[in-house]
Amino acid sequence: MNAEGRLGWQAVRARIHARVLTGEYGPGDRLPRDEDLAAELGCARATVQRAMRDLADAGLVERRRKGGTHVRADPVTRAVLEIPVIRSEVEARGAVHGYRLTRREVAEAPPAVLARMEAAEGGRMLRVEALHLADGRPYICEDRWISLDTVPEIEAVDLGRESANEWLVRNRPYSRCDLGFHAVEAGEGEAALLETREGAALMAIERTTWIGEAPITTVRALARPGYQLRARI
Amino acid sequence: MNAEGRLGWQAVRARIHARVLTGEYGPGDRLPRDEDLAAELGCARATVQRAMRDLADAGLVERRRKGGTHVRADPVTRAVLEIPVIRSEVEARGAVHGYRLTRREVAEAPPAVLARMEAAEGGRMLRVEALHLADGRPYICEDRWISLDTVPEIEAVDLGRESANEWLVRNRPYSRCDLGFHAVEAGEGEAALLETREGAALMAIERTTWIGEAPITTVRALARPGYQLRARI
DNA sequence: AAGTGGTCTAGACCACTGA
DNA sequence: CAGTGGTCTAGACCACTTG
Repeated sequence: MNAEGRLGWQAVRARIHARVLTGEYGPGDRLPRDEDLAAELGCARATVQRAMRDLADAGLVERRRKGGTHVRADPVTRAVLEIPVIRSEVEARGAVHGYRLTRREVAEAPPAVLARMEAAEGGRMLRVEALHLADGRPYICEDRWISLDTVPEIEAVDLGRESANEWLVRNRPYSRCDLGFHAVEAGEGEAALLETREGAALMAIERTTWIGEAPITTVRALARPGYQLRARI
Repeated sequence: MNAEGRLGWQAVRARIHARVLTGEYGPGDRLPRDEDLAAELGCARATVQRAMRDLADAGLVERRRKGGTHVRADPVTRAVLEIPVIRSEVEARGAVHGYRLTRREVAEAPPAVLARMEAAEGGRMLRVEALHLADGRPYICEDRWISLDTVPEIEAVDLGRESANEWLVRNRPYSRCDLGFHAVEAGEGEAALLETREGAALMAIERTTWIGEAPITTVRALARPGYQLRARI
């Protein structure tokens, strides 16, 4: 609350949350209407609304018009994952970021890449492989395909100086992004690039972006052993 | 917008977003005050505020009192990961969920576990190992430590019937949760449990929860090969 | 058809923080 | 200390969805 006894939306959220925690409302139970809660707690309905939206975002309750607000029977953990540009990630660790372009060619995309882009037919694509370094040691290597139909300008960019990652983020915002994370074993080439041994377990991060329906880029990044994604709630 | 030309907050968000995309406001630039935007767009300030909060949540802009709203110089991708209870995850794939308790003992927590819990000294802990199955095949195995100081009741629960995962979610809500994801190679025991070969790359998910300052549980789950985490924006 | 959440408004005051 | 975002209110209307 603020000054005296007036409840802010966070306080309201805490009250409602507490009622769920103590079992006053159990999984599946219906909570009172916003208006009733507002009257009971002595605040405006909009304040209850704000609190409820937060709880719904967090996955604790479900809200439906006319249906009312119910405690989720099946709780989920919702975590916000922040995926920065690699340069920032490296620098945030206090390391010096390095970057090496290891391949650049205009090529035909294989079916797997087209599938990731949800594209039926592949136009011209730019394929880029690059290695990111932290304090001179391999950090992440990426294998990227960029649609030259969607982003023709990139053919003229010097990707040896600025990574495709950063150029795209700065110049080609996306409207949709698909992310996938899984574990893979390092192949021969990847092991060499990352200076690890073949068969080492690596975190693979796949990201595909679109602007409208048009695919921009799809990238498969492999992080050095020991790499962790973290989130906190 | 709704009926005629009145803008809802999503429309306002789209307008502002578009201005950033077209470069009208570049990285680091300051946007007009909410009030000015409201006047310009013909809506209430609260509507602009709603739109702006969304853009800030998405990582596109940064807002500070008195400082104003600025386009983030260093864009991040923010993805919401949903981590359901394993049973739900399996059932959502249309498979039958199975569960086997493979170990249960009261033990002393090793330093690594205490560190994850941010606990200086370890009280009594319950250690539980379990295997989750999807259609009878190994899906995820977990190695869990539960603080009996924080959750004494669990010593009386039959964890052969209900997984600790579910019991805790249902009975012991947390106030804080740390998540970590990384890739590891399967050890001998893990390979046997998951019916894969030693050295296979597995996704490891670590989760630790607290209620207030008191640690509840920490778990390290290993998913079978091929497991993917997905998110979409 | 009616109930409930979602959104909008106009105005007010508060809280933070940069100049 | 003044400017800007954050929140609260009271009331209105809308949109969805369930009985």
